[in-house]
Order: sequence, then structure tokens, then C-alpha cells
Amino acid sequence: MIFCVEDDRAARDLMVYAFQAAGYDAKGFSDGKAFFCALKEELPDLVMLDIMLPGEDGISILKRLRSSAVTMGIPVIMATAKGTEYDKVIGLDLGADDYLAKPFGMMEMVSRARAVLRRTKPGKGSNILKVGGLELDTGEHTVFADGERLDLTLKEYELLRLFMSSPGQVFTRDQLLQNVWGMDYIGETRTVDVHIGTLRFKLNAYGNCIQTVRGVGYRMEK
Amino acid sequence: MIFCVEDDRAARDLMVYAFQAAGYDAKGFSDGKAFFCALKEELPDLVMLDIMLPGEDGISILKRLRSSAVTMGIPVIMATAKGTEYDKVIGLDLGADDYLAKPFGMMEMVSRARAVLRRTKPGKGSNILKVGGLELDTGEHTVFADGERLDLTLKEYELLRLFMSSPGQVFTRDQLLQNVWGMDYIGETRTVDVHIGTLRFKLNAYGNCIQTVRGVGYRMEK
DNA sequence: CTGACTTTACATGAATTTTACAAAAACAAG
DNA sequence: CTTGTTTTTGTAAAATTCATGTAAAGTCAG
Repeated sequence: MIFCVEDDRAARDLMVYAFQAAGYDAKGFSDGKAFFCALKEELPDLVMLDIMLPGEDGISILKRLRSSAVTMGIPVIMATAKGTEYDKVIGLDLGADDYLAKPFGMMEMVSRARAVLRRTKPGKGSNILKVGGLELDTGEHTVFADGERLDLTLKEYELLRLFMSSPGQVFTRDQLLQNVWGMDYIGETRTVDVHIGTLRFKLNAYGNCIQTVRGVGYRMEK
Repeated sequence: MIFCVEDDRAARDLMVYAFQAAGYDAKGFSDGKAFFCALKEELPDLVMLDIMLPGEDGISILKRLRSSAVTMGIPVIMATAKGTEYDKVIGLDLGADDYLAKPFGMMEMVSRARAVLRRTKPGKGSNILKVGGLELDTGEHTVFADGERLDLTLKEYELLRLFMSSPGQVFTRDQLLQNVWGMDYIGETRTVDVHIGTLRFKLNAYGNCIQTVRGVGYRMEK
């Protein structure tokens, strides 16, 4: 599924049509509000994002996407009328996967999208993370440990997903809060520890794969 | 390039030096005026911003940075005296990327900066230090000596990281305290010696790579 | 009501700091 | 070159502080 965020109705319809013709599912949104609303229902494989938008602009939307663990991994292609270098730099800095300068042809757009999808989703649409005997399917929202299905709560699932997306990397509690909870917690909270605890408990048949790095945070064994 | 905005001269120099030792270009500025002046010439990859500043304060500077398209995407780490939670809230609301409570060690500062850079500018956050057969990964918080994993405590790890970031360089005990423990460590103790001792013990299979320079301090063999 | 999430409180064990003394090096004087 | 003295460093062990795991109670949304 590809989401297209573009305020101009004609352009938006054209894009959606072009993607559908190329065999992709696609939906169009006229602004950030509608887009984030739809995001709650379904996570797309790719987002086409116009920089110039009424209300919240594309840069801001991209930032919000990148700041939440759930949407962090979604590839984004930025599109803008302004050929200025600055927008390009900012977009790519924030983690846009590619950049299209208007006016662009539909063929070029589809081929760029295909390239990004090929890079980020080898196996076409299979978004399965594997670390050791752990397998997490982001499409199905399921987790298997040595083939056995685990029943995780949302926070546990997202924690695990974050860990599995960067095995070996240490995450501080602040980073975990920022990525999984999405907010900037003030003061101290043991919430993270508790969830790590329950996650470990459910994983305990599988093994001790979430390590604590004393004084720093937690890490998943590579 | 990293810009450090900090009014205290000693602290500022220390920060700039620490970044340079870690392989980053860095420049220091004592107030908002000098900082914005330099911004016209060059856009940094990261800004370290003290909240308490003479003239325009850090919050206001951050606001100005975020309000211009050119500087909007520059990541910012705020630094402030401990306990002023209110500032933290405001800073994070305005889009600071991270937050450091004074007093903080230079090692921690560099590692936070690296984390932010890794997130915003992949490629700028290369994070593996190698000296001889020693290998230290700052992202994973792991150390290998001749391929064998070492289990270090936080202080041992940060000491080693400091040494490895400037092999051959002699550090006085004061410098070690300043860098690893924090800017204003109070009282003189033998703490450093003890930690050097335990670090040496854990490294002893690898070799005597941390030498004492009698009357001065310690140094890592190049 | 139920399940998920958060907060609180406390036990535990690890990390860190302090202390004390031994060992090593530097130094001074004969 | 000795010898004794002083300074500096190494380190074992005790004392202290701190971070974490976790049970249990509280909160909240559906």
C-alpha cells in the first residue's frame, strides 16, 4: 500500500492512478490530518509526501513519522515544486529515502518508488524482522519465538520491534520512551523497566535476548 | 561541524576539545549573537545549546532556529543546570533532539551527540574505535580485545573510550574526572586510580596498554 | 468488568567510592 | 653506591550509593 499526500486534487488522483496501474495499492490524502488519521488504521509500505501542503507541511509530517517507532521505518519520497537545494537537504537529513522535483512524470515516480521499495522491502511487501530464532511480522503484527506464537501487548510488541530493528544497539530509557511511547517523559518513570520485565517474562522460554546495560539502558542480543 | 553555544569559557573550550578529540569539527560561541552570525557562513550538523546564556537565552535561540526553513532541520541538544525540569519541557516541546543535565561528562555528551547524528545524518555517526587489537563500539556499548568480548562497568567503559579516542595522549586525573565523571566533580580521591586498576585487570589478558605516567596521569599505548 | 498500562515501594545485588596500607619510584644525604 | 625518607601509585576490602527487577496497588479506556 502506498499513501500519497498531495493537496492538488488532479495531481493526487493522477499519482494514485499511476500506482494502481503499476500494480500497487494506493490511497490519496489532501493534508497531514487525513494522512495521520488513516495511519492509525493501516501502515503503508511507502509514503509519497509533498513538501508544500496546507496546514502542516511535509517536513513536519516527515519528522513526526520518524519520531515514532511504529512509523519510523516507513520509507518516504519527498516531492516539491521548489527546486531549491535547501528543501532537498532538509528532507534527506530527516530521513527521506528519495526526492522528486516537480514537475515529474508518473513513470519516473513509479520507478523511483519501485527502487525504494526494492531497497527497503526485499521480498516485496514482506516486512518480517528476524533475529536469531525470533520472527516479527509487522504486517501481521505477530511474533514467533522458535516457531511458537507469542501473545504480546502493544507496548511489548513495539519495544521488541524497536530492538529487532537494530539488534545490538543500546537504547536508553529516554530513547525507548521517545520511540515507543512517542512522548518526552519528564522526571523519572519506571514504566520502561516494567514493560521490559513483562516482555522478558514472555520471552523466557526463548532465552535471555534482552540485555540490560547498567547505567545506560537495554539492548537486544545480536 | 558541531556548534557549541555556552557562555562559560572553560566549559566551552572543554566541549569543543572533546568533540575534536572524538573526530568532529567543532566551534564554540559565547552567545546567540556570535552563533547566528556564524550560522550565515556555515550550517552545522548539530548544535549544543546552553539554556542559561547572557542576552538571548537558549529557548529563544531554539525558537529562532526552528522558525526558519534553512535551520529548521538542524538537530539541537539542550544543556541546562540540573533540576530545572521546566526548561526541559519547553526545550523538548520546541523540538530539541535531546537534553543534557549539567553537570555532564564529556564522554556522555559526545555519545549523545553521536546518537543524534546517527539518527539525523547516517554516515556521520560512525561509531567504532579501534586501537591495536582493541575494538570499542559506542552504539552497542561493547568492547572486544583480540576478538574476545569484555564485560566492563560504565566507568571502565567510559575511561577506555576516552583513552581510545586519543591514543598516546596523557590524561591527568583531573582531566579524567572532568571527562568521565563530569565538569565539577568535587573533592580529590583515589577513585580514578581504583577504576584504572579494575580496567587494567580486565584487560590483562590483552596486554598492558594503559600506562601510568608518574607524577602526571595515565596514557593509552598507541 | 477486563485487560493494558502506570505508579509506587522495596529488596537485591552491582557499581562506585572511600579507606587503609603495601609497594614502587623518586629523592636527598652521607 | 647505599640508606633512609618522602612521594606517588596499586589494590584489597569495607562502606556506601545507586540502578534494576518485580510485586502489588492504582488508573484508565473500551
